[in-house]
Amino acid sequence: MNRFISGRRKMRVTLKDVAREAETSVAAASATLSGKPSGNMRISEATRQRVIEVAARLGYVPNPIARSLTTGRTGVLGLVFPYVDAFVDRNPFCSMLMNGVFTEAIQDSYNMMLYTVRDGFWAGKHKIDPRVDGLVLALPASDEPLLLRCRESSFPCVAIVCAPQPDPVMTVNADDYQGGLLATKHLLDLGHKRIMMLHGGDLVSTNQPRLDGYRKAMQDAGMQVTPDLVVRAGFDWRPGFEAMTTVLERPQSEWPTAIFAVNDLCAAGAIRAIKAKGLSVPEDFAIVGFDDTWFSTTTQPMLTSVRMPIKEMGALAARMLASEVNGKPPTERHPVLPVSLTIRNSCGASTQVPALEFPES
Amino acid sequence: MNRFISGRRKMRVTLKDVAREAETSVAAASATLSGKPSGNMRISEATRQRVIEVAARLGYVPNPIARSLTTGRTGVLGLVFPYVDAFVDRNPFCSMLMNGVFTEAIQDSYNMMLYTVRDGFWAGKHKIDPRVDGLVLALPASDEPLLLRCRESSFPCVAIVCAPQPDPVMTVNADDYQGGLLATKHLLDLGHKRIMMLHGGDLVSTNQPRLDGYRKAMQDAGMQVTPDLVVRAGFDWRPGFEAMTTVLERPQSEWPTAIFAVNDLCAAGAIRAIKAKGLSVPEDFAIVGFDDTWFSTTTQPMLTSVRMPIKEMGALAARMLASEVNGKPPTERHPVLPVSLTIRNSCGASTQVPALEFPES
DNA sequence: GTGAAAGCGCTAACAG
DNA sequence: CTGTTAGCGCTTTCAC
Repeated sequence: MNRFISGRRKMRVTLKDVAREAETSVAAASATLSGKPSGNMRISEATRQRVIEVAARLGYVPNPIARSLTTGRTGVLGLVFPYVDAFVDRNPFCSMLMNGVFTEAIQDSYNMMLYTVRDGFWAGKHKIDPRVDGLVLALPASDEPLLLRCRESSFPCVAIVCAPQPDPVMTVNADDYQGGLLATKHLLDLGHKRIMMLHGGDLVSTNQPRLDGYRKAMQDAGMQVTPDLVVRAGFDWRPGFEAMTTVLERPQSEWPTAIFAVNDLCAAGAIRAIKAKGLSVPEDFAIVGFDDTWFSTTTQPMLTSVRMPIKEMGALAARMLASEVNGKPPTERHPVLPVSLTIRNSCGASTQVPALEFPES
Repeated sequence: MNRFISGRRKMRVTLKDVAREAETSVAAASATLSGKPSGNMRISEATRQRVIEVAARLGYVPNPIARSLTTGRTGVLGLVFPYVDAFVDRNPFCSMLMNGVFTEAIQDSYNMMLYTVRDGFWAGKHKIDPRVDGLVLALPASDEPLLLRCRESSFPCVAIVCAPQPDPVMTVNADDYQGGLLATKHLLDLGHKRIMMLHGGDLVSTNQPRLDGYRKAMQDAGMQVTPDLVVRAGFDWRPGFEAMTTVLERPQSEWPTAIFAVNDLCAAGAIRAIKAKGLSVPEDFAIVGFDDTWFSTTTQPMLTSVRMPIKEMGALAARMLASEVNGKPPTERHPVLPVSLTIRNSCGASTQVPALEFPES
């Protein structure tokens, strides 16, 4: 009997079993079953059939661990996620990104290992895990040790929503600059002059281009961006709330009339602050967010927001990584995906959105 | 030079390198570094130090693949998720569950492999992957082939939000029955008599106990549950919308005055249908949902909902699995976690919720 | 055409 | 107390 217990795991049928049963060599069995007649090795149709039949009969499943040890490939891609609790639970951004990465990875027959990172357990602590062939890094900062480590050792990886990286690191980004431009222009077009930006701080790569886009639009319109118009908030709800609360403590004459928030959660926080003061959106303040996930439809009023193709970005990243790992490096190694503006009710512009909307993703 | 290219991956420092450099045997090096003086093997403090020093100097990192091959253990847990696109993106249930599982797994120094399953690629296609030591199965149905396969081969696994399973499969559930009871009683207490349940269909395990709880509460209150009060909807937004729309096409005299929806998404759909008819909640219909994630706070009005400790359930599942895998089988193999009722504005009951609420998870 | 043999990097027996 | 040896299951030269 060739099934026995080792440790606490039932041993499965091995290639040796198949070879013995099919009265041939392990090598031949391997060659047939892995489909690649390696080297100058050809298998006669007779043994081929026998091996295949026996393998099926015995229920042989190759052991990916053993295979990895010899081939140096695992067929697994890693996804590194730095985001924590509340942020993940509430921001569809994360699940949409994951969704994209996974959908594509499955298509390319890759499995996914997920590395999340939380308080006190940052990516810096992560070593490159040889159990994955490559990594998708959704790290917001471009100086993460893990990212640097990948670069140094030329480990296949693609950084997503992260500042441009030197080769061989690939990147996938949305056109944040254009997004900032679009958002601000929209507010400008509606006649606003004092437009404030609630930004996310310089630890997150996507912040700067959005801010640059904002500045450019303002400048093009001949508006001056005084320091009081650029207020530090963050990419989550609470910092948006707190920053806006602070702004509303200024004399009313110094208030902006419109706000461009660095993302939707931040915008939602700002809206809460505004409501808490007994004021309202869009009557007292117009506000534009960024991301345009279905979250944007849950606020009151629903958010006008810059749309990023999040799921597509995840899928693209996975596809690029799979190509790289398979030795077909993608030609476009730093794609920047286009953004657009979804107009809802938070700016007072006439809406394009049907009254009854089921966000599909 | 012991670093060279094999295939396309830079070979890392191996144990052999360390042993040679430290002038000792591979076995000794292994024993020191893995911390377990295996068998009757003890290492002299001298070589111990030397090995450790050399390992550090060479930047030795053990290869988990090789280790797995010999030990039969991988240090990886798998999470199987059947849910698809829109549902995942919009329902915090999924990310909260993941969050719980991951947080706990990390604490126990396990890595996580994620298997998602989507249209045309069901769990039935999954083989048990020997690269994981155990599986958390978030499969809603109890007859999933993968689940059966685990049971047959005694592969360590815990099914979450799934009907009770025969040993050795472990399960983690919320008290759905009690939830149905609580929700319905709340509506009863508010004076409702015609209470309808929008249920999710019998393909999902949690549906039945919720329905049973509903029936029991009605029965205890002396209300008759006529067939027209039990309407098939689903666990997503659209089926809730469609089912409610159908109900509203009945003569008004046959309308319910209150609704218990099988989950929050379903409830939200129902609310949309009600609004689409020009009616409102809670004035025309009281409605209770199930899950009580922060999603419940995004509807208008905010949902009264049965709270499940979702994240805790995920964490518990991971912890139980880790124990099992480590040879310390948990004594409680089928925990049922308590639920409670969070009262908001969808039933017209006086609310307990602060006006300005930042859901933390 | 085919099979024997040498590893991949590590651990766990077993002698010394 | 230590080192030698034998695999884990698979792929891949390389002789036959």
